[in-house]
Amino acid sequence: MTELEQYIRSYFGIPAAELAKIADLFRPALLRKGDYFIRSGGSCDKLSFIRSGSLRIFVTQADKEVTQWISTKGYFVTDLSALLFQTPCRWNIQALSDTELYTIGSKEYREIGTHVPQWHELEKLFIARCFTILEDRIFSHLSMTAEERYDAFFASHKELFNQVPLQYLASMLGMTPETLSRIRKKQLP
Amino acid sequence: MTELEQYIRSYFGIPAAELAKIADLFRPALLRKGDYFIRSGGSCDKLSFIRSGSLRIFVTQADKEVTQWISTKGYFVTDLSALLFQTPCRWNIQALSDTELYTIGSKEYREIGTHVPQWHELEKLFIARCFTILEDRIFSHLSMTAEERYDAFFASHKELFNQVPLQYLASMLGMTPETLSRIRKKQLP
DNA sequence: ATTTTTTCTTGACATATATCAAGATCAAAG
DNA sequence: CTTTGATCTTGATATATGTCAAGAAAAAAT
Repeated sequence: MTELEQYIRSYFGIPAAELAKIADLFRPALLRKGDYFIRSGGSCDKLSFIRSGSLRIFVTQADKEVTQWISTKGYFVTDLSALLFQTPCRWNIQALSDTELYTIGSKEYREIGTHVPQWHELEKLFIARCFTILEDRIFSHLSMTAEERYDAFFASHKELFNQVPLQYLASMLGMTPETLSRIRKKQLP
Repeated sequence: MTELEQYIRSYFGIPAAELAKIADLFRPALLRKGDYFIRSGGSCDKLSFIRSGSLRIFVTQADKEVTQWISTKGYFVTDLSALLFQTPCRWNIQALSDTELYTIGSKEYREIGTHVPQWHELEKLFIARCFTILEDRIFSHLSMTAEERYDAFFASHKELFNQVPLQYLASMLGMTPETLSRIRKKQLP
């Protein structure tokens, strides 16, 4: 079983027989550091799986950029609403480092449902799980201090902190780089 | 067409023929002010549509309560992850006023897919739309001040402000009741 | 290796928002 | 209507976090 098939199975719980059918629709692709996967306002006609590297999802606002999320190995990446509803992209997505992807175009993506009958249901469950993660994230902003958000995120994503510029992690945690730097200093032994 | 059917159609874009099948699975129910729809840690074996009234979704934490959302007329209400994955409820949901619901049990809910072939796909799209709303909400915490969050929310949910205690709205906007009160005072003509 | 650019840290200071406490309003219950 | 409890407002004060600026460190380019 390929790496991609294993990930798809782990996320969607698809029987082996149908796994291959889906995985075959994906094609390898490469993004160089700094390349854009999609641009805000443009269209999003693809869904990709990250084999290696990292992508930053962000919005440019007035003068400053706000990082919404950082995706790495093992994540799927797309602009969900743009892909499903064929609306303009709401985010920029840019490679923070050279990144290997497996990509499926929106046309083939729409055909998955015809190849694999349970697809829509499995995908529904997948999106619902992502929904739950966002609920938790909102909750973290309603009830935690900057330091608590950092602690919680660091506990589950330690690896990101020596892979990605801290300023972007600060932004996606809802604090300034200076505040993140002070929190980390305070926590040194 | 009943009120419920109209709402289902507007959310899911379901053809009239199948609308009735789905709507028939819902039963009227009533919650009195203060009654719990579900309790954190319990099970969630239902999905309801709010015909009138209002429900508060919240978590009790250490000493304080955090309001995650307030649902009113026209919303569906459930604990999505508890319903789909049969896990314990993550939230409390309590009636803020007498509330009329149309309710479907989890057993009948799971059968919708067999009655209506496109159901899972339509529900996927519905959940994806909710996902997008949560993305925006996270964004509001990453990039806006308390006052800006208030302005944005007030612009789209004015009616809530004379229906629901302000302390709960403050909590779901991520600020204290005092801060909300001061923001509102400042904005008086 | 050296230079240049980007990122990170640190301090001084500013500001938004929280906390605490008291009184004022409003709504529910008798 | 009157009373009781909940909710909202307001002021004084505390605190977390932001802003600005400069230098240090790290990474990228030459």
